[in-house]
Amino acid sequence: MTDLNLINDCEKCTAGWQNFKHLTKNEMELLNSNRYEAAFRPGEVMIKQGSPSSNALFMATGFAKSYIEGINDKNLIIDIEKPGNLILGPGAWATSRHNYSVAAISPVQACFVSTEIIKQFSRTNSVFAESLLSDYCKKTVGLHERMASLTQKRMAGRLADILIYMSDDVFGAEEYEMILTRQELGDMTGMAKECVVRILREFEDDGIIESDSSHVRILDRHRLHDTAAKG
Amino acid sequence: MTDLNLINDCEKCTAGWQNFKHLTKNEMELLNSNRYEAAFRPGEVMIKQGSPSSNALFMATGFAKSYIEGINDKNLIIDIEKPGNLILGPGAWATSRHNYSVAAISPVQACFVSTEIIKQFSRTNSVFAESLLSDYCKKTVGLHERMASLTQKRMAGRLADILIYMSDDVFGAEEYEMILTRQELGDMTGMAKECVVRILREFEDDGIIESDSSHVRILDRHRLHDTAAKG
DNA sequence: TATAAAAAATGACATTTATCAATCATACAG
DNA sequence: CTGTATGATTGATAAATGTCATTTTTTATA
Repeated sequence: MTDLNLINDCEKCTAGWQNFKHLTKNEMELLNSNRYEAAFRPGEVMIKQGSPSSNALFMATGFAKSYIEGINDKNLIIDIEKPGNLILGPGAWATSRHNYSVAAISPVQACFVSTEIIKQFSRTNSVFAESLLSDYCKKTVGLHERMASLTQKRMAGRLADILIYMSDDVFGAEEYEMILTRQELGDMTGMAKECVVRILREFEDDGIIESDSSHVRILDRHRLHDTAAKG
Repeated sequence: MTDLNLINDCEKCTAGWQNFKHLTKNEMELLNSNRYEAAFRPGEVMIKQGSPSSNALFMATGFAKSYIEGINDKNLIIDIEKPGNLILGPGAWATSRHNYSVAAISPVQACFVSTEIIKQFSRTNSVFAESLLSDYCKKTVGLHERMASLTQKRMAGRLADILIYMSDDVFGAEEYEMILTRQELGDMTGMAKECVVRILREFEDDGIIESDSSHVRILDRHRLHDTAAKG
């Protein structure tokens, strides 16, 4: 982990996180003067599950995975973090511990921001507080959907869900770099990596996607949605 | 659904929901004069997934299940609601729709409370707002754990988790009425009802629990925890 | 470029879980 | 008390998924 100072001003870089727009000029300055930049290489752990949630992490560039470290060295990836995201899990408001880990997938530039400052903002700025709550709630609604997907769909449906998620929410494109390994796709869908390989192959054989190991292109979005919906 | 007016004052009955204690006298009065009581019989739907989240529901007596209506008529039970709970899902702050349904398990008395009033409180009373956020976050931390359980454990581990949950969080006792049917236990653990039967039988054969169809008693909490931990 | 390491892919097989069909138990209405 | 409906239980079987061993491909590094 190298310490570089490449980002000069929150104003410019934080455009991505909607909630910062509710901060006053003073609050914004406080934020800007209390952040600490860091660069992470792929694979590096940025936040460790169980550690005190004294800092939030703002994603400036790159991609990271948020994952719960479960039993038997199994992980469950709950989110892909992209530029503009503020990473401050619910643990901060519940147990003062991070309840999941975050690791860089690609080279990442990020800023540490004191959790206490965020909490201050939410106490003194009720518009910020409401949109923060709204943010958490949107995530929870998404979590509920993921949970239903994971418990009620078979492998093909679950994997289709994730391919669509990557296309719609992470990259906003029909064609994208598959930044996750097969193992990681398995960690997102609750399946073994071998099964991921097999089902991706099936999708390709059926002409639903085009894919080599590091690249995905959705050819037949309609049938992919169908597969996801049918389970 | 019968309309009775059996509860006279929030002050007494709402003891259960911690957050109401952060309200001022005025706010409490506003709440008390804007609630509408209702009684539900077992099986009745109290809140319907997808409907506008214009009202929250406060549980006075009885038990209910919160569940996501998924695909192929499958449900995923996400919570057991008990007296003292305020039921206002994250949908209220995300899409203004209830994102899950709630149905009575036993006879239930409950009060409808306008969502708008709750939102008002959280705008004007920052202590209330913070504890509300904290509540949602605690639930989310729990959700993450459930998700890991559901994806990484085999049936015995998942069912053990639920038996422990019922004992610790719902009834606070080693021995309790099994208010859920085998089907519903399946809906909580992502397994078929027949499998629930089989595994309960195994637990009983192993001397971990004692159980008839409507009653559970934990005999060997240690081994039950073991089963839950091992997956 | 050569080499090592990591990830992907494949096939055979074992295990887990769901489904189906039937029977049994229980509670409730008449 | 008796029939009926619902839930619980059981056993047989099928389907889904995981594991293991091995090979191939890709990526990273010297």
